[in-house]
Amino acid sequence: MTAYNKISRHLIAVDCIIFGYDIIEKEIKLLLIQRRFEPAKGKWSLSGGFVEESESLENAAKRILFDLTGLKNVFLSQSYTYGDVQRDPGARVVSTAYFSLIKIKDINNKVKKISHAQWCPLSKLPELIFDHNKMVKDALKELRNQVKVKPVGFELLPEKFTLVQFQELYEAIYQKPIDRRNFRKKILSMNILEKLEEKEKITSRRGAYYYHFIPDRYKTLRENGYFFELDFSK
Amino acid sequence: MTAYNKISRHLIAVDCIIFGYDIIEKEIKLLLIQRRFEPAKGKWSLSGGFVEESESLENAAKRILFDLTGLKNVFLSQSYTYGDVQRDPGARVVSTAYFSLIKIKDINNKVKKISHAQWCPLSKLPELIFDHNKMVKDALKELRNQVKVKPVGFELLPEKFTLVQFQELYEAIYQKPIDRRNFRKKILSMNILEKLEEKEKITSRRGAYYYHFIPDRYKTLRENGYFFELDFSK
DNA sequence: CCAAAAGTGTTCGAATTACACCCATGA
DNA sequence: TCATGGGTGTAATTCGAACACTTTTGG
Repeated sequence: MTAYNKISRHLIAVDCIIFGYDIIEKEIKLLLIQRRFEPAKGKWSLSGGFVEESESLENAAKRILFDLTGLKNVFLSQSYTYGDVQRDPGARVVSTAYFSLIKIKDINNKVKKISHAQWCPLSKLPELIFDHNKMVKDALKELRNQVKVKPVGFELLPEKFTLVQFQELYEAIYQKPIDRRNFRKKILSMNILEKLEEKEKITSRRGAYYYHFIPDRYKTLRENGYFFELDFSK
Repeated sequence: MTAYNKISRHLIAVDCIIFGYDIIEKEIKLLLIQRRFEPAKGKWSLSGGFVEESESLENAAKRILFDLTGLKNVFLSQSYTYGDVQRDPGARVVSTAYFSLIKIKDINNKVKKISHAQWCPLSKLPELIFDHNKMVKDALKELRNQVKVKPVGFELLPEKFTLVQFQELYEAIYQKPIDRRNFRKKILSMNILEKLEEKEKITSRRGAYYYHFIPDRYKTLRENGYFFELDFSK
């Protein structure tokens, strides 16, 4: 037997900040749910759940994500663990937040069928329960950081997309306009994109070429990061 | 009553990665302890402990740090939460790691009296229990990231220090040589340092001027960050 | 006077930014 | 033919990297 007796045990939750990108409305959206139990029943919140005895934190996050969206193998990244005693008025719950990136289209039909779930634009976030607004804020900061270092766009865009759409995604993430020529120059110089024959002809008469990610190159960059360190190296 | 019944409860630990800088040996060191209980009794580990019913994660970390070092108000930053089921062979324990920066001198005498605690150079880390080596690795990465954005040196250096010493700290953190002129140019341009009249005359005949942090300026930069974003801003 | 460490500027190349006009097409 | 959005290049600037000699002083 171990020395781990008589020690406080705690409820551990995992909350998922689920980001999606709406390519039409050019907005980052968050998948929210309406709580079906007390405390705070009826209020909007992140999708979360308790960690079970024999599952890792990460698996708990995957389970919660799967239960809501039916998706597996989605991008998932731990952001922060919230441990204030009073953060959940119902009980002392420590919660680890994970953020994930998914393509809205992948689950649009499913979400529409779930009456208590809804995509909500970042700009119109309602008040969420507990410290969930803070979680979103922190995760967004984290997302912005990761975007700088990893070619994260892949997770949020459809299979093929135009450079204009790609740029709009970045503008949505940073909430800032970006110079078109500079953006293209930079992105194309990374050699992660391949131009396709096909054009997107919905938004303009002229049409814009579709691109897609080059999987190999994309994976390499994902793993190694693609901006180089800014430090005093020699 | 809430709906929080019948849900698994878990042991939650906090582990502290305590970094110190040895200005003489020019090395980052880690404060390690030798475990006094099973499992893994006698092996080296980070300083950790269980989170109690009515303390926040952060307060748990502060408590653990205080018990070991007697210090309060030290730099403390959450790094990551480790939640694999098997990470601690004794029991299922979820552990949140915090890293802290302290001046070795502040607690040198105290540490010497604690037989089971020891400063260990990063370069000579022994095998630690459980996933503690990974925790150190992650925390070091985090430290390197933070150093880029925050003037963290203050926490690790004595009240007054020379520019050479300041540079040596950065070299120790990055494990890379840095060009002296470029380093000075950059650091001085931040206006966080004030040159003192006094010189350090131990390591050279000529002597090197002491500097110290300008508290106001330092605080501002700590809070706002001092490298500006590298992004597609306009 | 000399060994040893402190201190100091300039040049070069790369990367980022700013900026404006032509192109293709369907209606 | 024209309105709409797509596509393209260049010049100016900034920033980081490389680099070597002079100064000080105790022994």
